[in-house]
Amino acid sequence: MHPNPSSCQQCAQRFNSVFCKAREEHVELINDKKVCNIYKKGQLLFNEGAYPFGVFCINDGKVKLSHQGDNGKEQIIRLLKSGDVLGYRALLSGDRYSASAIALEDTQVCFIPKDIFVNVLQHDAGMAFEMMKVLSDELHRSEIKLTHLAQKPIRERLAETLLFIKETYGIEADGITLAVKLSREEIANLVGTATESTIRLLSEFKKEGMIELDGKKIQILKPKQLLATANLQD
Amino acid sequence: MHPNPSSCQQCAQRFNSVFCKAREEHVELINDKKVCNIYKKGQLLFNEGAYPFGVFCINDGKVKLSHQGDNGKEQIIRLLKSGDVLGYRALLSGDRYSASAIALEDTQVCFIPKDIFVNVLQHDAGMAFEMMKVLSDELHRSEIKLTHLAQKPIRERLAETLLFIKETYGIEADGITLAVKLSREEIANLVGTATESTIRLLSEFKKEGMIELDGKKIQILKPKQLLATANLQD
DNA sequence: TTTGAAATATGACCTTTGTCATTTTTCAAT
DNA sequence: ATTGAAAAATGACAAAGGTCATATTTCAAA
Repeated sequence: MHPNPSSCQQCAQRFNSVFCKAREEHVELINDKKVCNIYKKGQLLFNEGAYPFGVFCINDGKVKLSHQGDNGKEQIIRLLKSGDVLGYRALLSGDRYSASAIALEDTQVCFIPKDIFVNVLQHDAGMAFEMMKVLSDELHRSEIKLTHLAQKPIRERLAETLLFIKETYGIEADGITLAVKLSREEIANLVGTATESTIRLLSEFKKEGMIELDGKKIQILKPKQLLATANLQD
Repeated sequence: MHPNPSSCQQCAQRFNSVFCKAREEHVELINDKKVCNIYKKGQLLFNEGAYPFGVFCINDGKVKLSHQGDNGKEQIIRLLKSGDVLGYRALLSGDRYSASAIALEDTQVCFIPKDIFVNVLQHDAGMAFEMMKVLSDELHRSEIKLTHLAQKPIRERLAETLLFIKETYGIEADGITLAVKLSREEIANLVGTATESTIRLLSEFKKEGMIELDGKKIQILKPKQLLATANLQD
């Protein structure tokens, strides 16, 4: 992986990102000012409490965004993938970061300085609309998750989370293995439960034949049954 | 309360709303096309699953926004007050409403048709930015609430909710009574717990001298102690 | 290959919270 | 004022899920 990937104009993620509707001249402007970097697995992109100086655009890799709960317990609030932008929430609110971003694997990231990003947003209605759509979609996801957290048992939420991981990061070539390695603790912090409960339920799912476990590898054997277990209405 | 209040240009909420940065000509445009209405307490502004045809701007009153959980249990996800706009999430995502809006008291609401609202957003960068700020702030609030729901006991969440209600709707002339009437069930659906648990804990809070209860009237006697009970870090 | 720390797994137990049943209160309609 | 239904309050109990202790396994560094 090279720290300086292709230009934004040629970027494979361009039409898969919030910049999909941005005008050519603005993409060029961003390309001129962007700074690319590789973050190793476990490395911090930014830390809760810091001031945002721009946004991060994931070119290739995976990142988790998490809050530090009061007792120090991590709550993972988003999973980011190639084409996703992060850091915009704090920037647009005029806040400090309320969450930390950590690479889940070696990840290539481009940094776009605040003034450039804001400037383009101000002069490109298409991109501004796309930004609003991203924000609205995130808000939607967050509110649904909030409701499920308040109302659904852990078993259902874990099943839902496994399907969410599958939807977000996809499946490996074998057609069944989740294309990301997460610890049991991370899965628990995504579900919003204790690590032991997650381990226990994963074992149950395995006993019931819905999944297969092999270290951090998780295989989805019966997606239909998992979906039924998640008990989703919408 | 008259169904047709002052013009948008003269509206008391104008600089207290997402339109605060909108240009004069755009406010005029909105004023020309808006349709105002009074919703009685308990009346539906819009229903989960319906298509949005515009946004609602609260001129005077209080509205709750809630999801219907799978088991039919309500989860209140936002409380709206004068100057707040609602219905934008679905509209900007291009979705149907994912939540229902219900008046908590007799409420004066102006409806702004979709094409006007979108048109102004497209031609008014100031307002578009303000819209992004509103979305970002909501996203922030939602993600914090999500973390607390996953990690904090009900006692702390109830204390936090009472303070949130106070912050949102304020206090009556006596300086201590919450300026909104919510049923125990509604408070429970805001906290994300069973009605009985909420009733029990409110009684505890009363016994401990933090609040006073008189029907639906709730008085905050010791805000400091309530804040300590909420155990907030941020 | 060994080895030791970290991650995973499992059991026992206890706390929190939800559910159900019942009583009491409130409040609006008559 | 009366009354009846809805809301609030309270108790008893059950279930879900968290915590703690203790194996067992994994996996990377030596």
